[in-house]
Amino acid sequence: MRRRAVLCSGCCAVLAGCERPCSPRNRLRAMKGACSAPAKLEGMKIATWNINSIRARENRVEDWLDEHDVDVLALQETKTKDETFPFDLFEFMGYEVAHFGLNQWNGVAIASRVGLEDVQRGFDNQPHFGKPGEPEVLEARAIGATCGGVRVWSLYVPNGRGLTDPHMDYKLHWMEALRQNVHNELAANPQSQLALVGDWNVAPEDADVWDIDYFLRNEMTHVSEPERCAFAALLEEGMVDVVRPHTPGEYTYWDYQAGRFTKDEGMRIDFQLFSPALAARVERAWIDKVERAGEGASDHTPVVVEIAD
DNA sequence: ATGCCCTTAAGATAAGGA
Repeated sequence: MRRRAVLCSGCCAVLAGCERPCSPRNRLRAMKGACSAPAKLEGMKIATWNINSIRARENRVEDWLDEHDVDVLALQETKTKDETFPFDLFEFMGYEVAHFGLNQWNGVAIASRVGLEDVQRGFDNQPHFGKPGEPEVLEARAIGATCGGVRVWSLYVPNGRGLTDPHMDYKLHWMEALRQNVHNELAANPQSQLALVGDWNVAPEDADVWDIDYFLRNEMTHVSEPERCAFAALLEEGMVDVVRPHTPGEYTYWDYQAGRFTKDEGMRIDFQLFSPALAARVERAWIDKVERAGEGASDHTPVVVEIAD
């Protein structure tokens, strides 16, 4: 893969030959002479973030992109239709962006400054869902695009709602259909550069929730055997959780209620699953707990992976 | 006792989240 010059925040306006656009805030920093770091060479940085409404958090997204300089950002729960998605925010910051949103529920997006090709809304044979008596629809829970040679999917796995709720059947079928896609892809192309990232709504291990007894006692979702089996089936196909080894014991979500964040009573439910060939390129991964502490934060926090060329 | 919070559409409450 070609190597790409990556400049630190603020360089773009003052260094000749920089092809990377950057935000007005960075230009201001550069004008003030705040930036003196030299250009360097790196690979690619992929982030996933359940934003819990993009319109309510446009400023947080802008600040976060400004600070963390990711190449690809997958968003879930944008909670808006395409007509009201803030495309200009991303384009202003130098990202191409594709969004799939139908209404105030769900909604997924991929922003990229390393190319955004072959956008697909929904995966092949993605199960539909509808309330009883209403037609079933393809919900806005998956969008795929090829970014810098990586096939990225931003995924928002159905919640399940309750262990015996029809939504749980939907969740399990949804994950099984996804697994079938992975199976087909890896069988056809073992060297596939595939990244399935997003909010999986499953806590695969007991340690991925603050109190497993609390979850079991209250017959809560996310920790049940069927959900864990559906998640494990992705790993059995060869997909690799590339974040866990770098962030043992960390959470990605804290409920707004009951002071969960203050007490660090969270859950690990946001994951980046990479195909074997892509997983081999991972150099670093981290969970940005600082973002969750900010005023007006999403209840989920960004999960970032850095890969080598 | 997930009652406790947050976002949406709508224009008061209800749905959804996990």
